[in-house]
Amino acid sequence: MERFREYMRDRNLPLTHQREAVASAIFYSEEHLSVDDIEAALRGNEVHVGKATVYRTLDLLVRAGLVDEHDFGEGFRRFEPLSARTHHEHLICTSCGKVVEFTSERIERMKALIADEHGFRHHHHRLDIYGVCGDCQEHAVEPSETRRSELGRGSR
Amino acid sequence: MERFREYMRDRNLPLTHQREAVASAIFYSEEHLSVDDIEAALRGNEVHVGKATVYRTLDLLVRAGLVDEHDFGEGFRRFEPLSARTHHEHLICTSCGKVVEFTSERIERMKALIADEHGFRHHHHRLDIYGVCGDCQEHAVEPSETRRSELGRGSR
DNA sequence: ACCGGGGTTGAGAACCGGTTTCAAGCGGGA
DNA sequence: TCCCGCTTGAAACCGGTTCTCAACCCCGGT
Repeated sequence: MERFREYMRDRNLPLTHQREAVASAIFYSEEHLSVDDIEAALRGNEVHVGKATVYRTLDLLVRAGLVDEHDFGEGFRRFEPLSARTHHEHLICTSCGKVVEFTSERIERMKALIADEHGFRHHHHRLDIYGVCGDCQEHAVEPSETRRSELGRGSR
Repeated sequence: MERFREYMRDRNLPLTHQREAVASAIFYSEEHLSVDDIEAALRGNEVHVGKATVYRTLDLLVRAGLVDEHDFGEGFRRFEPLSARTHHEHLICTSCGKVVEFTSERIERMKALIADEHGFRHHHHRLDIYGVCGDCQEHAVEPSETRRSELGRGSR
């Protein structure tokens, strides 16, 4: 949050109430928030924030490198604070939608190596593993196909 | 292509001209095609194929396991034939959009291991590495920022 | 404090992949 | 060849995201 204020100050960008509201909504959450989630969290707040501004501020935060943007194939994006935490990957349950985060030093090293091999200057990457979590494997009736059409298609 | 006919025959699904046209457009391409690309490739063909049918046939092909679906964050999907080729990962140039494919046995093993560790029954995964390719690093004027907004946004 | 102007905001409209609808048209077994 | 059920196409629809533009606010200069 302080890093956000600093970023804005550095480039002489106005620090409006709306921007602070959106930024704090994200920074004080550990979840992967959708735009709907953010709007809901802001509702009832004394500062009203329009949808357009939420999107614009998210853009700003992503460009600032303070927020990370994800697409879990639900048809809309999710955002999470990048704070001081290191980069991590996602394990997504195709049955219940649960998202588990993990990190792997070996993967970090490997992706750098691979980028190098192909002459790429590495920038960022995304590794998402889809499967069925332990809970769903128990009380499940072969959900993989069913859920796939909900997740994959669905779209806009 | 023959695998497609076989698949349709096996489950008594009508093999229409439209379906053959869409399938061959994909199977005879080495690219990652967007729906626009496919429609363009089909234009001028004697068999006219509507947009809805292109989507429906793609769905069919994906479910059949003959075509793979990708989202490179451009705001729309791309498709590629899965033929007999093994699963592979993507290296995407954020400057010119070029996509390089690669495979890594180590990554395959690692993702299975990681899914196991978290009690997930592994299904599929996606690893995309974003960076700047060799060509773009030469005649480049720090394109990362510019291109990001072109690639990343677009969406819906 | 006050001013002024350039960046920001909000409501709604526009946009755009993608999906659904439904009447008309085919495929292919009998 | 007949017929039924699945498929097709055009257009309407959907929902997330972006654009528009007049009103508004942040903030440096005074």
